Amino acid sequence: MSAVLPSPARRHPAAPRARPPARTRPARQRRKEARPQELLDAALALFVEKGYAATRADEVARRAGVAKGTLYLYYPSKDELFKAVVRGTLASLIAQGQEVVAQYRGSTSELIAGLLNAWWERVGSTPAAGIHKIMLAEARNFPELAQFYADEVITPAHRLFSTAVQRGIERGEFRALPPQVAAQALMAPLIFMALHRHSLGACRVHGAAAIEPRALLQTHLELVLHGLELHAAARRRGVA
Amino acid sequence: MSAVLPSPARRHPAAPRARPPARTRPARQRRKEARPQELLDAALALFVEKGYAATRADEVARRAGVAKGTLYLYYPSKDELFKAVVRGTLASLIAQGQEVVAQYRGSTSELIAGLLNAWWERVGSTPAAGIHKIMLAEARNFPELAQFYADEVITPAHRLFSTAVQRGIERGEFRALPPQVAAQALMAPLIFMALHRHSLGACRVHGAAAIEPRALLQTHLELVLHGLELHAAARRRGVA
Amino acid sequence: MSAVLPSPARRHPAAPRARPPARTRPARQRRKEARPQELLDAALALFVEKGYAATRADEVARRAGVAKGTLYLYYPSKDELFKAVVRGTLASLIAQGQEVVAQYRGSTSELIAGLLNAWWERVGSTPAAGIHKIMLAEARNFPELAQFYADEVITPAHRLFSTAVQRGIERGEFRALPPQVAAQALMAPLIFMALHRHSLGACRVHGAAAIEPRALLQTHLELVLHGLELHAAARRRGVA
Amino acid sequence: MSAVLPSPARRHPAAPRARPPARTRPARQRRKEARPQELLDAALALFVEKGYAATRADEVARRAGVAKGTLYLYYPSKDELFKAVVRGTLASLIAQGQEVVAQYRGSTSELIAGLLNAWWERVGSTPAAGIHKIMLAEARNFPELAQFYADEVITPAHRLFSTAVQRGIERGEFRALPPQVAAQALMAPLIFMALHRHSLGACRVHGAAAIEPRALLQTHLELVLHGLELHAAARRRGVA
DNA sequence: CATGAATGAGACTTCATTCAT
DNA sequence: TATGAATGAAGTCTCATTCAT
Repeated sequence: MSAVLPSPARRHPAAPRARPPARTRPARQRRKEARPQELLDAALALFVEKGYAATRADEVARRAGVAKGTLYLYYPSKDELFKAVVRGTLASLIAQGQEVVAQYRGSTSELIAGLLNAWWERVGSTPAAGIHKIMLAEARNFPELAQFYADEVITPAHRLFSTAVQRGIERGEFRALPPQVAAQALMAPLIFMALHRHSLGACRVHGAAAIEPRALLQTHLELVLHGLELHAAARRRGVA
Repeated sequence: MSAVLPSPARRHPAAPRARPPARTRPARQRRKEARPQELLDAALALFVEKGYAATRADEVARRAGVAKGTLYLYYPSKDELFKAVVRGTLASLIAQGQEVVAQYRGSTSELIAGLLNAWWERVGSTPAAGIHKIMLAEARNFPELAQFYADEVITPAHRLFSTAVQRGIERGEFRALPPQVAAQALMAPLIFMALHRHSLGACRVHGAAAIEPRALLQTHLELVLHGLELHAAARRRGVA
Repeated sequence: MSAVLPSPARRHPAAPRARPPARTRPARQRRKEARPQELLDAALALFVEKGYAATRADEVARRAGVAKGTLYLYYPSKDELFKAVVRGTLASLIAQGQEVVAQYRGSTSELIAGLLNAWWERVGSTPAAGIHKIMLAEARNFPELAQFYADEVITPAHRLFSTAVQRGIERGEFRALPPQVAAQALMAPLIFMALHRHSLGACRVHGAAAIEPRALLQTHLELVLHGLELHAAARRRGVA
Repeated sequence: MSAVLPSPARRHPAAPRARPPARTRPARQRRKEARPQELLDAALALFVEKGYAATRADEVARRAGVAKGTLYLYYPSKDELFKAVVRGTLASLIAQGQEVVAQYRGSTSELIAGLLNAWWERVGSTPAAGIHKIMLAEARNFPELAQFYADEVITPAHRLFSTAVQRGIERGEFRALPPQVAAQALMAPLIFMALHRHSLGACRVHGAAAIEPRALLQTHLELVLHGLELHAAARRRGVA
């Protein structure tokens, strides 16, 4: 049961209702195991496209090829559906990233370049990135959703990148910048770019400056790694 | 800090509402000419807080101290109201920035540092930044608004920063990175930070990593200017 | 704001909605002062006829000659509407009864006969009596409504009749029966009768034994006053 | 106390569910013949607690330990289920009462005291009484159910008590009050009390005047038998 | 016999916009 | 100008009943 929105008023012990007409129905497909993922896919696509509030439950259902009521068989409310989407995309990826950092053996610049590239492959360039747009947009209207997102995504992701920067400093590869802040600086342009792909970039607004993701990613890496590294390291990499 | 743009005159030197009632004219008439701006202020605050779709017309009216119908006397619909808000905040600031770039005489690193600082003072740290959050969030649901925003804000702002980077390259201060892309890299963390102030940062979500704006701004400047500048320039600035 | 049902999920900051077509509407009647009572009348009639849960908000509105939304201009939720109905009927009548008991000067048998007759005139034989049916029926499904009803109706009404019996005992007119229990015995058949008028009695069920209210009331009074009074009093009244 | 009707055999001497699993037959088959009664028990409990409309089919099924579809194998619809519950409880008890009256040999006051006590034992204090609450509440929404209830319960029960009063008058024990009306007066407080046990009494509403059943029953008997009897009879009973 | 996934009408409530005053 | 009562489409969630397995 969700804590995000107050449970919707247990609306009513049922007004007397005429029995629904027993007409012929389309054959029901039995796909119990596939349904939850089909619904999550539909929900992800629509949440990303329209946002949380503007996504209608029965549109999610229809896109997954079921009736409105069926959605509620699997997810008891819209906000639980949203949480399931978040868990199935961002939250699980972050956990993987943490493993990578813990076990990495090479240089920290490579680790960070690898993480950012992987992030772009697996998040930034996929619909998953749209989730962040949603939270940015609607956090204030849905405070409990915001808390959920902070706990399951923001905080762990931030920890992930701080840890990587910290490693660079400890190993004498990076200048001693505050790792928390540097982590933000590392992620910001990527997230920013991902955000745009799912909003203004997705509208074919006439004449808006298009962002070319790979180009920005490379430029960004060049800038910030150059900025982070000690000169010796920079020289070794041959960047400058 | 912000020497680049002149500090703007406060639009409302004193809150008109606080004035003692004057006998000669009823308060309603005295405020008649202030109405449009009062409505825009109320609308800006609410749009930023709740987003476009979730802001209710009569809440805007109430906050401005008028009845719902009155709002419609000044702005014929919710989206015209929104456009008026955008014109009165972002669009006019961008025009000022363009003047500054055109007339600047110092080093490009200083120009850029000045622009970014000014942007933070006048946009990033004010409600105006929230407008960008709105567009990010709702562009796809309101294509006409998105087009308007692209034309009046995104495109000119992008041109502004590209021009500045271009200037640095042409004057031999910066390495020859693609100016369009570098412009994005310059702005991204600031915008990113501003976005957060109006969404997750505004909810007091327990435990979410707080972003300290000035720190990020400094770290960012240090990183990217260090990255942009030719070595000679870097050495001259004494950054690393 | 009501405490009976959890506020209905602040359902949603509004999905983007096409502006409603500006077609010609029927002339709006301006009857602000009359509206609340018109709505209460419609609500009372429907609640009594169908019960609380089965009464649909837009049926109340339609019966009062307004659109669904208008109802919510006056009463913020279905349960507040119900409470307003209760306050406007039962609760105010009970207060009147308390005055009568406090100021009565004649014999207690007469007082009680008067109260029961008045109750029948003002409650039992009017739609107000149907409210009790509703609570009986739906108390367990709407616990906070039940609490409201207990506080505003049941408890004061019970106190009213207990006080009257107590008076009879103190003045030596009645035998010393427990006044709380006797009060129940006094009211029960009347309420019972009133209940039936609004349920089985209202359906024209073929062949069900009809209850003739006045006859039952007289028989009841004869029985219970005869039973309550001391013999001397009974002889004086000449009942036996 | 209840010498009039024989105490009924408990329908379920032991809860079948508690039995240890038998190897020879799967539990499902062993319970097959018990299913209808288990469903009726579950339905009675839920109908009484929530009312007819508010009771959900799959809650009945779940409480009986079967799946939703199974319920429909035994009872083709919700209203047939309800009728089966009524037949299994009230209707059969009334038939027994009619036998008792026909064969009784003692005084009518004793017969009536016995009937009322028995009614309280077997109906008023059991869930069966809740059925009456349901009909009171929902008769108008379900006319077909109301007609069924009138035919199978109301009319026969009313005839039962009228016959008893009539007997008292014919035997010179009672004053010549109209028997139909007196019958109502006899039953009303008991039914009233039973109703409350299943509605407001079942909610633990703070401060509502509690009804103590035995006390009301005794007071009621004292009052109405005193009121019904001729003086000679009253004196003989030594009541007052 | 038994299951339980699926259906979809219908409940309550919100809010952009209109228009009589 | 200014008001605010009125409208009604649209959103989320429930549940009696069916039917493929």
